[in-house]
Amino acid sequence: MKHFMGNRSRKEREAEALKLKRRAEIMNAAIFLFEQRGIRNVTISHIAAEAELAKGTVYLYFKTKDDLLFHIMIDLIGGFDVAMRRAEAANGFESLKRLANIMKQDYTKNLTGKHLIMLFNGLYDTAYPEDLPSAREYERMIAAFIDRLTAMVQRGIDDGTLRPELDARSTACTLGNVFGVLGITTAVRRKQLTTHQGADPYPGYCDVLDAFLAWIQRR
Amino acid sequence: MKHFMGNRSRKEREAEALKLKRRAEIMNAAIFLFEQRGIRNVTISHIAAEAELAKGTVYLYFKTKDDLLFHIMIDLIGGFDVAMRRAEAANGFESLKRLANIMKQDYTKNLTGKHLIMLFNGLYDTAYPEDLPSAREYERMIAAFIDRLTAMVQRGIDDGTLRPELDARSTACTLGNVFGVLGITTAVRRKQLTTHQGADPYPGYCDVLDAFLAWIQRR
DNA sequence: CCATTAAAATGACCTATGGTCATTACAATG
DNA sequence: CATTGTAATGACCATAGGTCATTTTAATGG
Repeated sequence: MKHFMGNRSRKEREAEALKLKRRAEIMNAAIFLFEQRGIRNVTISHIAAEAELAKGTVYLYFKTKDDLLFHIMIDLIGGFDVAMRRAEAANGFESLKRLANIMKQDYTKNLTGKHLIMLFNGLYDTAYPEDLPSAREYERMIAAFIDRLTAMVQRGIDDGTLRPELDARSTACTLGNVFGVLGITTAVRRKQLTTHQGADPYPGYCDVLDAFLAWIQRR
Repeated sequence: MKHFMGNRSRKEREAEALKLKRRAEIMNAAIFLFEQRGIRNVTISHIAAEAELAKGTVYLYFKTKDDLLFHIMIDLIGGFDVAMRRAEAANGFESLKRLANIMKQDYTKNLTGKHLIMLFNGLYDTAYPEDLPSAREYERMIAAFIDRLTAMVQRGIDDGTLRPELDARSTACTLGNVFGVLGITTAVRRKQLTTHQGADPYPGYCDVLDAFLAWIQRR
């Protein structure tokens, strides 16, 4: 087995595993509290208490509160990549359609945690903090997501299932916005408002997706 | 003149006018700084200094920093109402189309201040603060905006310019999302990214609007 | 011109929270 | 059992939101 684990000793490996476990515990505590009370109302001390650690310990694993947030976001964005791989189909348009369906399911079922992206986004008005590696990493992942989407759209243009005059990149950006921002806000609103009202006053997310897909499909 | 001003004396009126002027000065100072440095990085002391007042004075005019934010937002949302009145046209679909055009212009030209709505939105994850009248007022205005949009859609359904099977309210909500959230994020992204890159990597907002309008139009 | 008074403005002060770091607890090893 | 390196701690600091007793200002009346 040893050779699979690189050239580190058992002790080193166990130590590393424990570290990762602590990290995960802190992140889970944070997610739990953020969803329960809202990011603004959760302090590092709360998170530490929830994870049964001292405040200082949290700072051993995350540089700052922002750093913790960004790492949570990075994990969530990772789910987008998985979705894109699952969506690959016979042609460009079909792939996009499948991706849209996966996203829909994600937003309605597995909302837990995902809507944080939106909220989080709002915390950074003009720019993400400089000198924070996790922030750079997050930006890279967003860019990579858009790149993959662009490739998917380009494929559709090339294979004739999407309108030929489309600009692949701008179309992908729009799709990304619809998936990310609009989808999440809709889901959040729905979650908020259906709790203290009978109806579902903020549906409509799916409509936009359908509309946009129909719009870019070759006629 | 006196009878136009209600039954208050000249002194009372002047005092009131001065108060409103101070309020406006504080709000303008805040908007200026928020856009320059981002909401998170601006303190009440900064705002007070910018308005050439002491910190405590700001709190004479606004309960809390949140209160100040909400009042700024209320003013901005007010612009939506004006747009809707200007948009009224021969039929439902044409009204929506005109509204869309007005919004587009607003976002590209008069972006200053407007993109704060989005950022602001993100600050409040689960719910707006309780016991803050301006927060309630803001919610009311959002609801009123959606109501007006709903009426506009309903009109289109009734006069046969929109698809009859549409649900007026959910369609209006979607439009509201596209106008508000998606439009602003797109504009912000564009503003951010075009500064340090040649191209416009985040266009596409107009596409979504066009797509959705085409989608709901009666064929 | 000064005394009075009501309102506006002030900034020292309080509290809470993000973040630091010297110290302690712990677990493995020889 | 002593040593040692690492994880964990919580007292401590700096800063920002928010309060309030005090001061400043300006209008009024004698």
